[in-house]
Amino acid sequence: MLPDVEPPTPIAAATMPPRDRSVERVRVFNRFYTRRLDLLDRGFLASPYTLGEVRILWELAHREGVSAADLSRELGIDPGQMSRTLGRLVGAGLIARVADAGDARRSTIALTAHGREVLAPLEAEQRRRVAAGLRGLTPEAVGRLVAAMADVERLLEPERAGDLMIRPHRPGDVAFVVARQARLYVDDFSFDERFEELISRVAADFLRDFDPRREASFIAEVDERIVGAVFVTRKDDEVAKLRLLHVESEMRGRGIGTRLVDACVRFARERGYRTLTLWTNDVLVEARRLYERAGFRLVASEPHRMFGPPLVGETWDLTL
Amino acid sequence: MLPDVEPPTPIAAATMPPRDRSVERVRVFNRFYTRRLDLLDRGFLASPYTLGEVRILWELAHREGVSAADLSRELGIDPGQMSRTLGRLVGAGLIARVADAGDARRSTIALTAHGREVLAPLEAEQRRRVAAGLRGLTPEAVGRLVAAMADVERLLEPERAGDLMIRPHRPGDVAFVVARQARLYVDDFSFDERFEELISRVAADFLRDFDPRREASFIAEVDERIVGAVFVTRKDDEVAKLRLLHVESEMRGRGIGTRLVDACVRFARERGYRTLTLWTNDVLVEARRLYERAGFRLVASEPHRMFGPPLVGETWDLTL
DNA sequence: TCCATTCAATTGACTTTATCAACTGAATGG
DNA sequence: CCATTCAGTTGATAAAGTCAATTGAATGGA
Repeated sequence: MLPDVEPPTPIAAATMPPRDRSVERVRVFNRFYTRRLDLLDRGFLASPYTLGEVRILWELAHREGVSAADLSRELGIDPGQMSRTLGRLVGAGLIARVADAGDARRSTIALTAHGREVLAPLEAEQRRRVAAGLRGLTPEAVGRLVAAMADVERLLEPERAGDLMIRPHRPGDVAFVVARQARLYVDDFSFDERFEELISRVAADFLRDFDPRREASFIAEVDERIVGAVFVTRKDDEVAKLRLLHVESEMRGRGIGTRLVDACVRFARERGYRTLTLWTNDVLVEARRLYERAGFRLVASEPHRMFGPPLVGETWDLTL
Repeated sequence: MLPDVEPPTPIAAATMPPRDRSVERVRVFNRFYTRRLDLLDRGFLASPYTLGEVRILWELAHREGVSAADLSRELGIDPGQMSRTLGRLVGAGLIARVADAGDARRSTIALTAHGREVLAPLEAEQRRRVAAGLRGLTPEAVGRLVAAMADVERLLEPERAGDLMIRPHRPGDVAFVVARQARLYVDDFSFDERFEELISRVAADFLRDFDPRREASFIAEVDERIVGAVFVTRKDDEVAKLRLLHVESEMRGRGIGTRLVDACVRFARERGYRTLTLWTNDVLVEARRLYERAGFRLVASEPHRMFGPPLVGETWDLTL
């Protein structure tokens, strides 16, 4: 009998609309990462505990006051399954159930000292395996990997983002911020290369003339990833200029812009400036709202086509 | 009985050495992505086929000449397990075994037409789920997500990278390249902000003065991610200058640099220049090798400290 | 040419996981 | 106060995971 078989279909990425192509790329990544995770998880094979058990132990090691229902919800495990697995773990003396004070149905699960002892070497082995996977990479590449992973996390679940840090710029940061701004305004507002040129030059001048006593940079960082920035430059003894404010789109609406603008205002006031001024464009509505709320007043506006599409340039001032 | 329980340990990221901190960040990402993949895989719940079966079907749909052993190796499934699962799938008429011509032990597995029919709606459902996950993102954010995923893949497994494309720059690309160069030279060679300033200004001037008849940009792209670049600018009618060559570290040693330099040489020759010149520094040994192999000759060198650490600036010329 | 070795594929035995449904006893909210 | 919801358990059954053993076919030197 000659079996009735079919030839495989290649993924014809090039001919798809961009959205579909992205979906396909994400699926490729998912399969790729499924296998990597699979390899890592096999690290637990050496131990007498199963992956499911270890996942529960890990969860308990890093959280407090967890119930069986919490675990099954969060690890995506069937409650019945969970009940049996927990039973086994209790039997082995790795975990203990504590009756909930307020709710007689619930009981809180926690690791015992023995459970912690069992988990420690498993975690160490996991860490060794992850570290081995990073072995071939330069520190720079490891940094990029971590940054790329942080991007994936933040883009898929903005609420997972860690705490915001605001710090001065370090070498390389200014160029990074310029690149992000260029990308943002090109993609969202179709600004052309004249905008890219302008901010590249602003950056070069800032780097050349930077005077830390009279000027400042504020880089907003989340999980070691730059998510926004702003600069204050000296125009003259009386007037400081706020420049290059931006916040990554997925991090907007969490007060980062406000904190950056506030930092500028505080700095300008502290250093004895009388006015803080800035130039922006009407299409940047979110930024305008920030300025307005910080007390800036629109003092001039003129239509222009400096960057391709018709815009209205606006000067905003804040008297300090 | 008062159970002997232990309080959880927070991940004290801040106090760790950077390498360990990176390992910890990777582990956090792994757990995060494990859950996401888990959610996606539940998409197959509606069908009468199990995840293992679908994974096999998917693999068969996109590859040719696969044996049972190949599948169990690549999907990380026990050969015994695989044998039984394949048996079930053959029984259901989704796949067929074809005896291998050369090796009587082996048999090649392939999808039947029916198998393809069964898989199609499952794949469509998967795509719908992935697309739903991207729904909340702007196109710009989707682009960043895909780019970040491509970074993760390329950094972890450079050999997975797709085909190289070389194209002219588009708005935003020059600023991006400047940012990558600044980061690279700051991290690897401790260049200071004067380097960042210099290349920002070079970029601004390039964008302002760009003359497509006499000048060119070559952006190397893999999987829609910029992995290298180089520019050719006009110095005078006789002399063209090669500028800002760089290749991302994880993509080196695959001929990308050579192809970029070749593109420059070809362009300069085509446009009637007599000489192609460039300025670089002794520490950039990989780049120097590229220039040498392309026929450039070192014509001048002078020590300097323009960017912080002591360097030897070098001028290389190629007579066209 | 032969034979120990390796390899593809299967089978057996057994444990654990996955999934669905049913059930108990305890909160909860009109 | 009572229908409803919820935490947790138990039962049944199919599938997955794991380890060991087996068959028959290649393979690579001695």
